[in-house]
Amino acid sequence: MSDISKAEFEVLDALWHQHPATANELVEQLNKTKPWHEKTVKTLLNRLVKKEAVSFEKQQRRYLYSPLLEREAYTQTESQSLIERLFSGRLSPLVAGFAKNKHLKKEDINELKAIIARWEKDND
Amino acid sequence: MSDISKAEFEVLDALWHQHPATANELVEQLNKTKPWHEKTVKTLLNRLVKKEAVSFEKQQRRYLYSPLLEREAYTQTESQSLIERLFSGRLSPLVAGFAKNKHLKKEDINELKAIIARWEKDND
DNA sequence: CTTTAACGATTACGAGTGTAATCTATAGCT
DNA sequence: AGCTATAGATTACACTCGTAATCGTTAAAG
Repeated sequence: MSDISKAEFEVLDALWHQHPATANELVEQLNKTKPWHEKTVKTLLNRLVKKEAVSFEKQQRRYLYSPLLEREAYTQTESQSLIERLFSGRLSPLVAGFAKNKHLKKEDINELKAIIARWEKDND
Repeated sequence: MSDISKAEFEVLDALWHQHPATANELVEQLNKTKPWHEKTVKTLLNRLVKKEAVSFEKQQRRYLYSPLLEREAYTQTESQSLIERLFSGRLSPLVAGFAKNKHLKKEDINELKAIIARWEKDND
């Protein structure tokens, strides 16, 4: 259950890209795109630890942080719950919305076809 | 910009299903699935009005509420922003996640095929 | 060894949220 | 006309979140 806030997610995302990592490495990484104060990032890390989404290991005085929650598990639950709330659990209305608003490119279509092909090979 | 909270969304959703509606009609509707106190629903309605997601019209002493925000616009922005955050804006990883976790049924596949077919007729 | 700089821990604080209770005005009953 | 039930408005209150500043401790520097 994702009680991971938006800001916390960004930190977690940085960790998914690079781990284990020290707080400062993460700050540096995050500061490439977000103007977050070091203290802010550390607060978020702490909250993630309390929420058991991140673990740490003492390295002398520094901590080395690692994600406990897997990215794929997280994205899966999040997408699932959005689709549940907005489309009663059906995937196609979401895709249809994208198609309608011109957010689908040929590349996306090809990828969807590939997913379908694979699904048909595996199942059925 | 969806500063519509989760609870507020439920009320809005009830309004999308039935509008215009009085507060009490909405309470009754919502109470079929959620144990929300009348006062709670009214608070949420008020907040939605302040956020300009819902309008109302005085009918003697009662108000008749209506959605200002369209469901499709809302779902579109929400899905878009989730896909932005989680998958850098690409749709297919989300679909792939569903396929992987067995959340895709033959029906979904057929609907996706239909969407693709339509897209190909329209574009390209 | 003592001072300092840099960790993580603790505390801060206003805005938003979930969940209502109380206040105020009035439509309707008597 | 006066009282009461009820609608919306206002207020409440604890918790989360974004965004840090301060505190206490210890490794490093002098």
